[in-house]
Amino acid sequence: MNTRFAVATHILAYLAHAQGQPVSSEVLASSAGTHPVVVRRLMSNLREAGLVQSQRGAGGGTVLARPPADITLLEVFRAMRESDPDIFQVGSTNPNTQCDLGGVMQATLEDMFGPAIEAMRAALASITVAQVMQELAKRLPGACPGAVG
Amino acid sequence: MNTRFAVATHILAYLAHAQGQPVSSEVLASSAGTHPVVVRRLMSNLREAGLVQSQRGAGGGTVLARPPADITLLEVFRAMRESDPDIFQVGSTNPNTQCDLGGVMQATLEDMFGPAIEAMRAALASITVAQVMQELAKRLPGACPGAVG
DNA sequence: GAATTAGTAACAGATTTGGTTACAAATGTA
DNA sequence: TACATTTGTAACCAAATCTGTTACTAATTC
Repeated sequence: MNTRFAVATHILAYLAHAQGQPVSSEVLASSAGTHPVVVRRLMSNLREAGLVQSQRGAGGGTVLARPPADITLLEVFRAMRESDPDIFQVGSTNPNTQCDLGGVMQATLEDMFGPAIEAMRAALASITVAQVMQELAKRLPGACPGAVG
Repeated sequence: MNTRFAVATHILAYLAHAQGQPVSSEVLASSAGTHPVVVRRLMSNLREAGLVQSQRGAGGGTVLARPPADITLLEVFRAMRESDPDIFQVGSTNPNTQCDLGGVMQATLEDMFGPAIEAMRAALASITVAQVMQELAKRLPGACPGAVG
């Protein structure tokens, strides 16, 4: 999952840098050091989340669906976790014993984690893809010719 | 991992309620709805983290090593993740391409996540096992006879 | 010495993940 | 139209991980 998130952010930063020019999954995979199909799988999530748009056929590829300054890392994070209900969904314990401690424990932990989760959400929501791209540009002093890289 | 954390917190809350009386892995496993060996495995981590102490032999079991008000959920969380370096250690991408975007991306993301991680750590550190136990007690109006339960 | 309990290794089954191949569908171009 | 390109997706494999379980040793009490 950490890898998925890193690759997704990598991809979005690349697309932001491409400024509306479609980029193929092959190019993105090469930049991210993975397989094109892996990129397309991730892209499927990002597309459902409304972060990117793709076009098939020759000259096709993927572009950002919204301005990079409007896409937060929280959205990216969520896009990677569609299936899972939430980050800190505490796994259920004690499913079937006499007393319902398992359920109560789960509800209690979820409630007590509320502030922790909210804190992290807020922090993630304060970072945009545009900021990531800028920070990357700062750190890549022309090291990668012609790419974000 | 979510399950491990939930079970660990479950165990610690139980031990806090036991007030220094040793509790066997069998009792804890029964309460948490898992297997005694699973409990002992988790306990191994908690012991290394200095959160509990165990004693073998008849009448043995595990007790809290410190007052429950001094044990934070952040410590529990860390005890469950000894192996992993950190929660949001972003997986490395692009290990070996011409340009070092992978490494730069990883460093960048880690830096940008800093505030998010810190926010969550702070929130977790503000919750103690004693608070969890109290909250549990509130929600279990004698439902579980003689136990936390 | 017997009973009890933790500590730990080892294994099976389920789940997840990443990489890969394969192929259909869509799209641009000659 | 024919062909090349590119996405979308299914299917599969290998590796890793996690949970439950069995089995055994070590320690401790009675």
